[in-house]
Amino acid sequence: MNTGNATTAEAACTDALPGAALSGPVSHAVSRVARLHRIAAGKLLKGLGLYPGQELLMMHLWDAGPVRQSELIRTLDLDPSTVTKMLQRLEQTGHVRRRPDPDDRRAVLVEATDRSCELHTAVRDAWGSLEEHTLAGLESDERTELTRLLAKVEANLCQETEGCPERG
Amino acid sequence: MNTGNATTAEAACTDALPGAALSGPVSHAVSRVARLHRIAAGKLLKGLGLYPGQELLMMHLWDAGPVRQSELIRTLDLDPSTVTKMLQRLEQTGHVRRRPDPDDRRAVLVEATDRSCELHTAVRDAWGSLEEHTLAGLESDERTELTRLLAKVEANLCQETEGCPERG
DNA sequence: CACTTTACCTTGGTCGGCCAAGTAATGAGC
DNA sequence: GCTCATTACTTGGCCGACCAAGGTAAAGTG
Repeated sequence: MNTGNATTAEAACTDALPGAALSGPVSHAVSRVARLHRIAAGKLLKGLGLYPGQELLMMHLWDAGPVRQSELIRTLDLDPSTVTKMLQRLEQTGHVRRRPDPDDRRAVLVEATDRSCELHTAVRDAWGSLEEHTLAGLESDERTELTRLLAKVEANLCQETEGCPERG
Repeated sequence: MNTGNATTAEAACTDALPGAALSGPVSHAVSRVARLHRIAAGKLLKGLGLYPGQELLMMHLWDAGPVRQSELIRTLDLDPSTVTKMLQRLEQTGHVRRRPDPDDRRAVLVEATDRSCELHTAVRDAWGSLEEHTLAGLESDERTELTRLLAKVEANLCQETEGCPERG
């Protein structure tokens, strides 16, 4: 549509703003912010030898110690196959060790390697710096409000999506 | 959890909340919300034969008519290779047509096929419904505030990331 | 006009992420 | 004990998204 001719008033209007931003401004913003945020995380993690997404897994491992893969899946709320593949890569890069659970021969126990633990504080710092970068210029009450609103949105999207952890 | 020993006070603390949520609550929320949002979009788009991400490209095509691939790249603010591959798939599924730009033999002109235009309103509706689902239970002023805060965050992340379109 | 730089796009590889389908072990009901 | 459903994880396939590197054509420069 609008195949070149700008006879309609709409044309001039939709010129500046993509149509998606009109149908769903927040949806549009969410995807853009998420992408930029991921890129920013990637840059910070690059020097640490991690890819965005992996740091969340590792952080849980550092905090919780050896856990079953199923718990990782529940906590990170990811598809089982996603976690499997992430762990295969993390194992190959030496960040993670896996061994069979003696109590349940189906299950796999996962733990962070000693070597990876050296990254612990660096990753935490990276996330802190990312958070600061993300929220730069926002007042304290704005940050609180944003957190609150995002939580509400998350709850909305959890609805019916089913499969997200119920948290008190 | 906590490898058995719960000698530190922290241990009890980090039990309920993942460490990532503590180092960066908003960062954590952003990635979670984005993922859930994408899944929700995927479900709505599935019946339309589109994958999440493709709808943004198509919406721009429907609004703007035939455009150069480079303009799509700029507008969507994606990596060129990403757009190339998306277009190859969209072409194969018959949503898009590509032809060389007569004015510039390097460039490629992209346009939505007639068949795809039938999806136009359906996609728009899907996005509207997604937006409503996302923002359910939020008052009008809360929505405004969320939009404003997300825009601020986006601007922050654009900073230094460089490569995002400068919009007035 | 030749030469260099820049712009446009493609290819190949890697990751996170999903779904669908499959294997294997546990647990519940009979 | 035997069947059957559930749980735990893996494999393969696909998509969005990135980067790095390459090829071709246009524009800038001498």
